[in-house]
Amino acid sequence: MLDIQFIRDNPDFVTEKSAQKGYQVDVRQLLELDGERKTRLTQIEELRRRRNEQANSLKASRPSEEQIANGKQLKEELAILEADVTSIEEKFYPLLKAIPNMPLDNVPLGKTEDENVVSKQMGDKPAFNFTPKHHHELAEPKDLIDKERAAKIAGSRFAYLKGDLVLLQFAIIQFVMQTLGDESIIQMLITKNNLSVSSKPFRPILPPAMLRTEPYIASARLNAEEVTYKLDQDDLWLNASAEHTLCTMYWNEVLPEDVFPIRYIGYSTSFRREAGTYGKDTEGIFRMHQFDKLEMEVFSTPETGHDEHLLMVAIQEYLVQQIELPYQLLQKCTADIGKPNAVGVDIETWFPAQDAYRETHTADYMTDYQARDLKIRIKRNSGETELVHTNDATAFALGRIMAAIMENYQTADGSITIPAVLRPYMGGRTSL
RNA sequence: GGAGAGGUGUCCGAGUGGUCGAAGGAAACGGUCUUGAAAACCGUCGUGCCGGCAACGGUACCGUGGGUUCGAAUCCCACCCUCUCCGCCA
Repeated sequence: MLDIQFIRDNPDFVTEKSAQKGYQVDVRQLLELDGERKTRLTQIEELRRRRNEQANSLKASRPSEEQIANGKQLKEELAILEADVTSIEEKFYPLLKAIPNMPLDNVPLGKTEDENVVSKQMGDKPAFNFTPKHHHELAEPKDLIDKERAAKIAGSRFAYLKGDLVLLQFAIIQFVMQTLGDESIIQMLITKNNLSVSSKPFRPILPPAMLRTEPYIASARLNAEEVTYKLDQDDLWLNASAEHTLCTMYWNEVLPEDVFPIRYIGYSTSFRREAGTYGKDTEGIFRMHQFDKLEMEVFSTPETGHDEHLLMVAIQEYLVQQIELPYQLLQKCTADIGKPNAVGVDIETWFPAQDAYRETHTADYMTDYQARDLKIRIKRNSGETELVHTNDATAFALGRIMAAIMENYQTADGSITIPAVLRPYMGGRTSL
């Protein structure tokens, strides 16, 4: 959530920036409730002071009848005021939490995702002297994907991935772990992009795939039950991305300054109900209820947070370039970046059969918005504590990137060339 | 699933209902000593909120939420979590 003090100091700014993101927030009412709450709390603290004063003066001696009566009186007055505060807070906190993070100044203004700005296009689209097939058409004759049997067992938007496609997935995982674990590559990207951040490599991590309601809400990443799977029996949700169990990892912790930046490359299966997407992307493995994803998560000091974001975008581009897929970089507009985001950047990869760039990557920079509710703080060497900044970014969503590889690397005979960087992880083979 | 133990500050750990924001230790930070470092010694050392330019003052926080009491880390109730043993199972 946003800092209430910041909202008090900049009510118009908060209203305006929220509106830019499509959030109509009632800052006036929030501040009114804030004022009432503060007034009551001041009164409560005064009564408590008097209560404590009497209790401390008594020490081990017996209280007099008068003191007991006085204490009871204070208790009654307190009860009334405390009930007031409770009912105020029932309205206050939902309003506060409804306020999104403020977009940074360089985020393009926009009312819908159509106003996202393409800032860069890279790579040559493959030229085919035949009509390129969709990835599911390529996978079918090779028996790489079986959705019919999966539907029988689990329903629509599930698949059995088979054979070479499985080997390809593991090759990509190996390639990413190798790349992000290589300090010289991180350093090269830092130098190339003129960033002021550590060259510390990313540490591989396998997080839990489920999490409890309380940390999930605190992460500001829990979407409604329509889109996230809930296991009622156990107060657990299935994560919709590894980032959900990674960003919550240091929940309620204070960490020494020296450990930053904390960089993870996580691998997890992700689950999404995909409500409201009926009929969209029904073919192949582009949009599934279950897919595997490699996700970067970084906790940093505030002063390096934005450069960490830029580093992650650079890494994303580097990975896609290494696989040699054409892509474009999208600066997401105010309406399209997530609620906790200060900035959001997407990579859209070229899908020749769809004749379109489609989203394969996202990079999110949350400043301290996520950390405030998660209570993840830095203990500075000077002794001060402050909130960390969080970043997350896709390394590869495996289903989608394999779909992109299949379509871009297809040949006239229906075989699929394996991208050069992945061949060492596939026994040197050159095609599927 | 059955039985038991426990959740206290950055960490470990003590805590008879009143003098407890909380002993003691470690870590960290500052200093003395030293050619330098270590050791030793001295000092500082939780977080949020409210007020204040500040010094500081007030208040809350001992898993969470209720309750008892003039007064709760300490007593009662419910819940959550962790650990150990047994059972089951990768």
